[in-house]
Amino acid sequence: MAEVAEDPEDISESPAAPGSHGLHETSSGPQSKKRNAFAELMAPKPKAPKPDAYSGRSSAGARSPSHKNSRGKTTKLKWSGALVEYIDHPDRFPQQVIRVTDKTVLIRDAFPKATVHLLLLPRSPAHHDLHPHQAFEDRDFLAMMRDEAASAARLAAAELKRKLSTFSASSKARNEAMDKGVPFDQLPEGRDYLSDIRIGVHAHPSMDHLHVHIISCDMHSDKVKHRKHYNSFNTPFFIPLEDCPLAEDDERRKTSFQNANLSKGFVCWRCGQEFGNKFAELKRHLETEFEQWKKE
Amino acid sequence: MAEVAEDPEDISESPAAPGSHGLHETSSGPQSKKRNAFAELMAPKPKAPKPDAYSGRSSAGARSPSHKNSRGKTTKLKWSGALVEYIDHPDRFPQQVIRVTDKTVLIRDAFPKATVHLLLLPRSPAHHDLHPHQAFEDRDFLAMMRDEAASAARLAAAELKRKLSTFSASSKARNEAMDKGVPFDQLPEGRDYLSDIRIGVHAHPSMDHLHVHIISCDMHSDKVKHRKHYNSFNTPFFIPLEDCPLAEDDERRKTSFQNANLSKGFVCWRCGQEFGNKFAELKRHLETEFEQWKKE
DNA sequence: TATTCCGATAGTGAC
DNA sequence: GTCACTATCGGAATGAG
Repeated sequence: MAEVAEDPEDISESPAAPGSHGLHETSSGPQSKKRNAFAELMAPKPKAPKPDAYSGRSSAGARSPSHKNSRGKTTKLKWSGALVEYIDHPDRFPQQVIRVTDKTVLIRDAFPKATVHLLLLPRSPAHHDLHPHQAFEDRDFLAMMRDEAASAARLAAAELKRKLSTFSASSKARNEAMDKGVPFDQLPEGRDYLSDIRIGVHAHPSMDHLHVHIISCDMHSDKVKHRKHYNSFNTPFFIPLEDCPLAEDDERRKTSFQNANLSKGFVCWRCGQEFGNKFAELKRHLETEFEQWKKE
Repeated sequence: MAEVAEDPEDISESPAAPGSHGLHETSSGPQSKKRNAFAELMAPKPKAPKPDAYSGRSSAGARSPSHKNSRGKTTKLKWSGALVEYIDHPDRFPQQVIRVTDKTVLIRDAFPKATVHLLLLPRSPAHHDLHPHQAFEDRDFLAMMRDEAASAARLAAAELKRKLSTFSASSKARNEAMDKGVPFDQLPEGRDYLSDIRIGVHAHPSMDHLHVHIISCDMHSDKVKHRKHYNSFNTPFFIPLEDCPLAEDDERRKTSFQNANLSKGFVCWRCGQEFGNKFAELKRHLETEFEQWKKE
């Protein structure tokens, strides 16, 4: 089991104060002002007054991903292609982008399915349009992504700690011991947040561009609204990065296997309880599990 | 086409003031005070605070049809058997019961599917448990029911007139001519409300006891909430009393025909427009048709 | 082809 | 296996001092 001994970089979610963390490689400058150009595109739509049919335009709805081309015409973007915007223009999304390197961009998932949910995006055009099964056959690329993902997971664990430690019994024990001056090597372990972070890809990603999920295991999110939201992370449809590249004959390559998993009955990630097709019951159960899990 | 030349008995809906119309054969007396015993049973449940699981009892919910037997034990009644209460104890339901004779009880449908919606219930135990197809093979019984239904339809037409005449162009024309002293035989016709009243039974009734619907054609009611609510009155599933008794080989006797009609796409009763399975669109359309129809 | 509540499912639109 | 909205479809309960 890996441990989180150090206290890694903070990735607080507060609105990006200019230069607050200084992790961006690309410059921002005046673009900071129009940072919402795409960020808001994918954000949940604010509750708007019910649109009377044929009434005027809505006031504050989210926009679908579009941009003006060189002649000023508006062009539709495929929704499944949206991630490339983060790859090509990470500076435009200071609130979403956590870290940028030559090779990767690390962002927050716009619709997080758990308490912490990040996406690691490779920037290499030679790889980022490939299906993960194919891209990860490049062992150098895979090694790079594993390193970056491991780093991202430490960030995620730190974020998780920031969000949960006030509830955590084991964190509290360690902190109290520390306050009492207990020598470092005699401190209780404290909570291993990294062990609750999972790294992997979907067997059949819905977004065109290669992305690795770095996600806490709790599935506690109001963005978990459908069967596939849950099952894509809690069945073999979720492929740990460690399993990559998949063997040629791995059943997870088969569409039938993927569909079968996505349509399975629900099983609690923590206690294994089955909920059949009763999504609402699962959701209520996840609430209670979350309350317990927080306190570990 | 039948006409409504006279102004038949009023059947106003206001809470039954004792003796206000004097149509009841059976006495009321002290029972008027406990008249809600069954009336409220079938009434829509008032909005109650969302019941938190395992929270206390709800405050004012409707009750299901039950009664105490001789030993004071509560007995569940089948929901489909509820109409017999009106037949056996019409005096208990002064608000619902419009007219009582030796042979029939005329009531308001507890969940009216149109502006006017009455039910004619035969009291004869020899008939009221039979399927309509069988009961109406007794020609004397059928003749009696037709007479009673025709009378009920005149009441319904009068009720419809009471509700609509303030909107009706043809009623207005007739009234204005009358005010001007136009001779009776030269008055414009006025609106024929009776022609908008339909009399019939369902091909397969859901309630156990024989009942004939006397219903205005508009289907304008917030109690029309489901496909079958609409289609049971607007497909051959609805059998005009004139068609009774059905021939031995009439297709409307076949369950498959009945089911096929109940699951048909929606067709506007007035303009014939089709709405497929889009119930909500049908409902919106019915609103606009009602506005037009009122003004005829 | 009782009503009602709740919830699962299905189709659509997004510039 | 985008999200969010609307609407359709499906089961279960329906009592009670």
